[in-house]
Amino acid sequence: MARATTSTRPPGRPRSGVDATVFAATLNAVHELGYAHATVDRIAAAAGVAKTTIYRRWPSKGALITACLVDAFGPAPLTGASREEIMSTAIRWIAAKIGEPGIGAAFAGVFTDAVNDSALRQILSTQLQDPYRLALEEALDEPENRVLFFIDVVVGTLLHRMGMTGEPMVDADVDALVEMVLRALP
Amino acid sequence: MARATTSTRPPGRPRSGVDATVFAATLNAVHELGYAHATVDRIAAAAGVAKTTIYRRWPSKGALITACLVDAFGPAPLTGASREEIMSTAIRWIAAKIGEPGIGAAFAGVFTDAVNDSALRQILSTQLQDPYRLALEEALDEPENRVLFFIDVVVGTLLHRMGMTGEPMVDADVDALVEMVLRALP
DNA sequence: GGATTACGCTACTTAAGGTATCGATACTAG
DNA sequence: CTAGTATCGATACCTTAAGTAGCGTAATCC
Repeated sequence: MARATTSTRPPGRPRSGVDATVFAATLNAVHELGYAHATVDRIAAAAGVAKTTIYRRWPSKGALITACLVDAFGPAPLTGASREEIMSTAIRWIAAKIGEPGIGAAFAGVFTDAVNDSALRQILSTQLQDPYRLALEEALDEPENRVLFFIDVVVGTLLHRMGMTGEPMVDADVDALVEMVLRALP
Repeated sequence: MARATTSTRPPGRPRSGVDATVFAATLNAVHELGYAHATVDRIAAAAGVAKTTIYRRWPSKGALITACLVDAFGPAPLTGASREEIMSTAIRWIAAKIGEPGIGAAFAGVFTDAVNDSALRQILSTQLQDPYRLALEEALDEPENRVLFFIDVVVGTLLHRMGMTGEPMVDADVDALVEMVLRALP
């Protein structure tokens, strides 16, 4: 998510493309070292910025990773002629995203970090989960608890395979996941 | 899993019921404080033992939590007249287990810890995952990749709901999960 | 009673998240 | 071109927590 470029920019030193550089370094570090070993010191060094610069922009490591994910995911493609097609497209889209280097591990790590960090849970909800959940509720015309169930099944399965076990999710498994969920969609 | 009580016990100070006490204190701490804040110092204090005693018995915090889970889960009830009944019983059993206080958070936490800790991943595989996977392959007469898919779906969904989001899994959701998986079982 | 083994205690090392301070730098406004 | 402003880099520091070392002590078997 690019920082808003206000036409009337306040004075002071520039922030130019630092966000993008830090995001790239973050995903790279998480991919190579895992969530725990991807320390803020390493990320800062890899991005060529000072650690203090990172903590000036994001309040915690978890918030940095979350912003990184929001930037990487972008808007969901909830398109399709039927509910089945919308669901199928959405599942394949998120499967591809979680399969990208670092995304799965970052996702799983930030979730675990958030379990007992209410501030981080707040950021995760408002910036990552709620937008997709609400968009899905509208696109599928399903109640909240049904959409939450489907999200838990899809995201949980993908994260357990790719973010935790570390194993890849082959195409056949994605196909099986899509078919299983579609059959549960009345 | 209780320590084997060999008839010919070596001399030295007793180990009596320390394992069980530590396990209870561990699950309690994880339940109340979460995986990260459930420090070994707190667990040791709650169990009434010294921290060094814990590290004499388990090589790391992750290994302690894993042993704790192995002890808590025990053998899986893979009984039933049909493959559907076996699968249904197994899903409801693991859903109930992961819903117990501390189990879900411990499970999710140790998985995330294991992502870049090969020693811990080894312990997890041999002591927790492989036994259940192999038993399921035999009970259901399904190939390894199919069983792995079902495990990822069921455990992933439950962990994402209860171990990460922290939300409870109501009976209706468990029913939906069972029905969905059974329909995918040929 | 003696050997053995685990225990409790204290102190320590190391890694990592996060903070404080301050001089330097790069931008905008006039 | 100067002045004001806000960020940056660097260094030093604090705190928590995992894990280790050493040593005296207590409980068990023979």
